[in-house]
Amino acid sequence: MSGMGANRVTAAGKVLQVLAVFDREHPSRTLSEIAQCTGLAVSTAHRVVAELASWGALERAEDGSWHVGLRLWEIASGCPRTQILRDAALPFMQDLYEATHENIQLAVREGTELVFVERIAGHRSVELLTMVGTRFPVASTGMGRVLLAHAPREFQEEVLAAPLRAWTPHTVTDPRTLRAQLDLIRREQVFVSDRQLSESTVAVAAPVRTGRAGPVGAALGIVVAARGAERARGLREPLLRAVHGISEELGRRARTAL
Amino acid sequence: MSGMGANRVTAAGKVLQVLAVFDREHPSRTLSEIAQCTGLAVSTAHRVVAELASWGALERAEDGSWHVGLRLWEIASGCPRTQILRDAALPFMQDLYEATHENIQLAVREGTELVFVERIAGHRSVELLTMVGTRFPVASTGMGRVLLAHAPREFQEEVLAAPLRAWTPHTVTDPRTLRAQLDLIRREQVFVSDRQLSESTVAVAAPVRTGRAGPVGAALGIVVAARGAERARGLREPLLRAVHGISEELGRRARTAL
DNA sequence: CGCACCCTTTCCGCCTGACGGAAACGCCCT
DNA sequence: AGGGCGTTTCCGTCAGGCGGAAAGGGTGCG
Repeated sequence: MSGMGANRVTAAGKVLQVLAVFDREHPSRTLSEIAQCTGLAVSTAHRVVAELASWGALERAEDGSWHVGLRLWEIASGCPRTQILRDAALPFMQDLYEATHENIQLAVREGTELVFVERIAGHRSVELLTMVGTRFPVASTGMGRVLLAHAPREFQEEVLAAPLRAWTPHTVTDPRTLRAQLDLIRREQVFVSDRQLSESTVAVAAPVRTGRAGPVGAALGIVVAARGAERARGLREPLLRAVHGISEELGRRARTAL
Repeated sequence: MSGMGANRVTAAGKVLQVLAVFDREHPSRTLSEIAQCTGLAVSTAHRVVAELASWGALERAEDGSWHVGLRLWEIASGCPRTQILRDAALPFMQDLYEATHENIQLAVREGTELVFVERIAGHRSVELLTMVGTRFPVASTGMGRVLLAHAPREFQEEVLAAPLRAWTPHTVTDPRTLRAQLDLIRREQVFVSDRQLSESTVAVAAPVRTGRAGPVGAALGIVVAARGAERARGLREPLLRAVHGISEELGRRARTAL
């Protein structure tokens, strides 16, 4: 029986299937887990894993389990989508952090999801469940809604049409309310999102324009403890200055790169 | 003739060959470049690239060239070697940055090379040629020498045996001098490296102990402008406090993870 | 305007090297 | 010792990858 016919998994596909089993919940896996998750035969999984390891794309822990290797991290860390953005944004994020000592987050949109690209946090910042490299539905977070508000219509409709998940009792799940929020975001630029993802946090978010054409390709956000929510108001101005700075910097780089 | 026989490139190998052509000097490549660099036939390269792209591991720019995709970045960003370290170190790096406003760098050793894992830099910090995700010979940088000093003998001998590259007129290339430096590092912990990689920078570096056994698995460094070199002295204490904090944090996490 | 060059994409027949079942190995726990 | 589980090795079969070649597309030059 083997692949059951219509599986359509090519050799390259197998490699990626194997790599894809490593995520934030499972940074480390055993061979049989990998075989199980991918549906590959153990012997096949074994060979693929061994090959990847010989390349440094996977590494083996003392206990025999596997995890993503430094070599793959190196290659992927050059990903322009994140690298260019990070580079331009970091100094501004630093300034913001220094002024606020809160979590400063940078994210991009990928389809109808949000991917966190960079985060600055210090000892005094609140603990967050969002980690760099993780995805969330755009509609679920303040930063995501900012991205959504500036995304092509088609995406907005797609997201508004789908049922929205309620993470907390305060999460906006009504499409009409959300649509109104998107309008508000387009008018005011900065958006304050109150306990949408977690009961204990409030986020302030603003759009970053990437490239000279000026499309909104990223969002910058500050996350504060919900009990200090009044802080959020005062963060609008500095946040706005930061996103302008980043957008300008990105524009300058794009121009000189031509 | 095709692969010339002794090529020994398996399917998984081809995928990695293709991915490996993307580095910091070439974040973006055309199909024919990829074929050229890997030695694959264009048609083969085309198929592999297309498959990778269908998975989101590669993405295509408007001009038709290819680059590493967000999906691959996501997977690789979970790499434990960097992720765990980053997580524990960032708050301390933030504090250091705030106290100094200089470049704060975090690196690990991979064989006889140094890989930069994280960096904090603000508007006021000096420009550096070292980027996150890039490699340097361990002997070339202050952070690298700290890692080398605490590495197994075999690596030290291997590095000392090889000819050392001089990046600036001040770069130490004499094995005897270097050996003396390694001794000094083991005694003093903090090491000041004077214009070894670039004429215009001085670095202060210290070892980070990863895991409970206490092996030195990373190094933390501060890079300042060479003209402000006297600053370096004053940075030893705060740097030392930071690496102690990070080491302790890593130890705590390793313990609770068991 | 058309030709020439280069890069990309598609097609296809040959044959290699990937596939997975099975058996051997090693480890831990009982 | 024995059983159970996860890993590693082996090997015969055959699907799917391979690359040469030709078509397609875009750009710049004569």
